[in-house]
Amino acid sequence: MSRRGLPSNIRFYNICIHAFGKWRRLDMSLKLFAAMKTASPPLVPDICTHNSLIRALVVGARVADALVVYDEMKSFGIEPDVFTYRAIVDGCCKSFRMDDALRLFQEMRGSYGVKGDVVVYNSLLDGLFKAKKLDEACGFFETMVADGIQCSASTHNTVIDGLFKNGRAEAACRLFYDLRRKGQLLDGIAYSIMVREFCKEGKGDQVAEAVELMKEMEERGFAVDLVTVTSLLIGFNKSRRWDLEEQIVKFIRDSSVLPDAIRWKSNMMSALQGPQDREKDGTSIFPFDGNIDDVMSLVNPVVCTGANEETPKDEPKDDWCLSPHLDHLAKHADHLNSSAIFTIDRGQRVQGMGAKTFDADMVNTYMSIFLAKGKLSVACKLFEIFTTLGRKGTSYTYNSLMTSFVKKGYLKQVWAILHERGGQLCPNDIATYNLIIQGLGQMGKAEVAGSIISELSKKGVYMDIVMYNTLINQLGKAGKVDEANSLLEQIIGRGIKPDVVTFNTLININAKAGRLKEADKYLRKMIAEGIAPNYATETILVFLDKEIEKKRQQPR
DNA sequence: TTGAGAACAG
Repeated sequence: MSRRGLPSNIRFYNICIHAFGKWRRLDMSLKLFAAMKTASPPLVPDICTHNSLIRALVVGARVADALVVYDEMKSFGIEPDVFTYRAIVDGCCKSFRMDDALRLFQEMRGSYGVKGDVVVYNSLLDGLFKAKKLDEACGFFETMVADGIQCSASTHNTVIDGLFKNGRAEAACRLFYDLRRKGQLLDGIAYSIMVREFCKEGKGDQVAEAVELMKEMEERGFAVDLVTVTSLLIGFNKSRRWDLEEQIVKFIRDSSVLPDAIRWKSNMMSALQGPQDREKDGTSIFPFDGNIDDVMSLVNPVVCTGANEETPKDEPKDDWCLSPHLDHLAKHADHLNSSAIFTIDRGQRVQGMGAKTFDADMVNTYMSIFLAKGKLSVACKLFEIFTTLGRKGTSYTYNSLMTSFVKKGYLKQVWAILHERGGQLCPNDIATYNLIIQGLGQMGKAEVAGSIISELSKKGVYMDIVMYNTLINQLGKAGKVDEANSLLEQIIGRGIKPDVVTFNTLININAKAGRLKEADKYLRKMIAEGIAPNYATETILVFLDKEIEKKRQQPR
């Protein structure tokens, strides 16, 4: 085939680079970038090209590279615009680089005089809340208003969620009910957040309240979607309020949730298909009428068979090299995809397929999918929820799942990771990865988990607090309490705020190791940080008290 | 640009 059919204009390349970035094919985006050089006539990357590449790097969890490209782009005289900032600020926030994010934000307002839009502001706001910088987040919200930015529903959702997750439940509720009363800028996601909160503790009356909210959602025309239903199911499970089950089953049966559930299933299915089907992913949804093969040939050029009316081979190249760093990345494009173990985004959504019933068959499907992905605890939870929901006929039992699948499912993934064969199994979900780390711990391989994490951290892969908490716990259980303790500084050094679980874990492992002074130190530190204890803290403190008492009774 | 599902005790 020839490359003749391909449009050789910048817009075409930009759209392709953008699309491949979205599909997590950073390698393709970079190859297309490199191919612009050899196009005939050669194309000079513009602001859109750079924006698309920065976004692709961010999606591929290469935020550090994105920052370099951003700097280079400026130094070549291309002025960043609001899309640049949307991408790069979002990337920094999602990887806890809040200092970078704020610096870029100031740069945007200052030297480049770009008027940021509500998206950029929301991104920063969310980042601050997620980094547990409550005061700064509230301050930033004021800045936003002062800058004359019109709040959106997402802004409010971000604030409501952020307040809840930073221990300000009353404030969050006040905001929600206020907005509800005024009937403005409130969408289904706000309801979903409220439902989650009501279900979280598993207190019966609160869960009942959540059901009422769900009904109101429905009445107002907001979709009661799978996320909301999942929260509710978990609430039912915790509270044992299966009397409420009737209502939700009804909703599942005849509301808009069903298509969502199916979409979720097909999403998981396609995630399971494995890397060998990735090429196909590109073909089936490629948005052009043109032939995908033409694009592929552009990426992996083949010798033209037909007449050679256009031979750009001796064209003077490299005169326009606007980004040495991008060139460098493009040369190693193949390597890039496998090294990005997981990405910044959460699970990707895939379009739904035909209608099916929400029955035992589907339950089994869910189970096998989660088990195959190594999500054992999710599988167990779902199993519990669905069986209690009353659909008869799953032949699985809790215990046999535990024993038979953990080893098979888990070890396979652990093996793949250990051998750095990202291609074999590519968990691009951080929760999956956390489960692998957890599995390693159960196998008594805390050091392996530790070295994997430090390896990842060297590569600049972003890690969240859950992953650190898991590792701290494992090191503690393996008797490496000093190493565990030292992780706290590492966490803080990365701009991540330790949370209640971090401190619970630290107190617990130190107490268990007989280091009562250390345990006490962490308890004080937790209080000093203004972190509220939770139900687990209580149990741990009871243990700590007993240990202290023991020590007192047998002095020396 | 926002919401679940992963981590701490027993």
